[in-house]
Amino acid sequence: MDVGQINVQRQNGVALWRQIADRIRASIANGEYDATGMVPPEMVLAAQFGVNRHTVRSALAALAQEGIVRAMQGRGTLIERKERLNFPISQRTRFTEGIGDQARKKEGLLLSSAEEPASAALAASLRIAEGAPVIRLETLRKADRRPVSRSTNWFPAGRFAGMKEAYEASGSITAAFQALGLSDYWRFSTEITATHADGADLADLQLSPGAIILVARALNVDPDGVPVQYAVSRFPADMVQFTIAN
Amino acid sequence: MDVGQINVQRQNGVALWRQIADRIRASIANGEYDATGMVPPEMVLAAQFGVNRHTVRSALAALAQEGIVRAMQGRGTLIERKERLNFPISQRTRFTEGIGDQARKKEGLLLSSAEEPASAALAASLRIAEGAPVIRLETLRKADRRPVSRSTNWFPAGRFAGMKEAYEASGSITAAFQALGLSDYWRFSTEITATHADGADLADLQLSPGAIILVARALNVDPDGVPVQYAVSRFPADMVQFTIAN
DNA sequence: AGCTATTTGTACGTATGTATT
DNA sequence: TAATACATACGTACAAATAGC
Repeated sequence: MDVGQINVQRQNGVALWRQIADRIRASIANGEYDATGMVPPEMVLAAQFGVNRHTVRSALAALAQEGIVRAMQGRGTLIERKERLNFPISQRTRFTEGIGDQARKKEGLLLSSAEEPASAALAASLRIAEGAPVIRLETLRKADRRPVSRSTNWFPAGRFAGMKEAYEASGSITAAFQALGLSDYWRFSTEITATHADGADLADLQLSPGAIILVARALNVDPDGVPVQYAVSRFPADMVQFTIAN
Repeated sequence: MDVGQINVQRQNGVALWRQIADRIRASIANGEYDATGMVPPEMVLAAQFGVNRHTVRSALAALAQEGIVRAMQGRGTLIERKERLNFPISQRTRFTEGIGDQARKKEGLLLSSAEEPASAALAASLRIAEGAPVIRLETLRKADRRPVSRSTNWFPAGRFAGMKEAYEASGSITAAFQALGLSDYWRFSTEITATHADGADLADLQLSPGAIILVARALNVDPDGVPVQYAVSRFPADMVQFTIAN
């Protein structure tokens, strides 16, 4: 098969090896190398991208550092991890259930928490008074020990006073709500954007500079339609996708 | 307000000036400079990012090239564009209606078209036989003369033989469907990912290298649930956001 | 076992880009 | 604007490991 040239741009502030690493990572996630379970040989990739073999080696070294591939002398470069996690977005969106059996071990860690007055925008979303107290939880979610999202969650402080302790005990927002007497809730709206990872993302999600993150801003409401949670979640773009089924 | 140091990483495959340009672009999109309508002075930015003023100037030059800011000697650096277009995703998702009054002038251009055999994956989505003929339309959508999405659309060739001409005449998929006797259709599913723009995206969407695009893969069905269109649309991430309302 | 082709690993030299001073 | 230091990218050559014959 003649693959043809794959386009990368020179001298635009993003190193060739990083652009190539991003492309290979995406190809792996898209299952393009599933037939062999291997990345094509370095010389083949170099020809495809129109670069020197060393540049491809730099890209593969970065992917090896991420644990996505493992190079084996004389054999080739083995793919270690390939699947993208899929997050369904619906009225019943829940993080842990959403992952389902796509990962064996699911964790929710509390990075920090605070009580603070609601900003104007947050107050409007949660339908509370501006400046009213809210509880903010910074959480990190992992699937099979790899970080998959970093979230900032706000809850009305009056109604959900014990949120921090309830989340720490269970590692799950759903379980924490139940512990506080809210047995069910609904996803009211979701806003999706994409941006470059910032410093905190890089550290917490174990990404390399220039990485892309998907950002979901979500409002959850109780069965009466009263807002109970506003959350901003950040996902590594090459690890996840969102699906909306109608 | 003391902003403190903003973290950028050196020598990691992404040039400092590009990391800084990405941060400033994101700050503009997030409305952080709305109070003045200006980017902070170069010396302030240099201090915030912990870099030399020359490096900040490189970043601002890139943003000026994109048309996002305009530097004015002696005055400062003016922000030209800041608001994001919002695309609602629902059962009734339609591009032109979705934009609504967020833009005055909406255009749909046909870049190219072809008839080709359906790949295995496409055939499965459209529920037709693998290799059955499909019509592919490459389209570019603009709002107020700025390109906002580049789409690849596939239609079963048997049912929608005149799709190319119908789209060319109207610049709208919805109108083309109506001209071909399909008065209504529904969004069945949407898949959202994010990635770096490739060469074709850069050219068609008038982006600068390194830009992020949001990718939506959508399946539309007729009122009987029969697939009528599969589309892959690519949007500049700093120009648009998606919303899902439940 | 040897031989060869394939593939990754290592080394050196050169040119250019990036960032600071 | 110039000098400096380091990163990036290319070219070439050869070494080491693996697989197939």
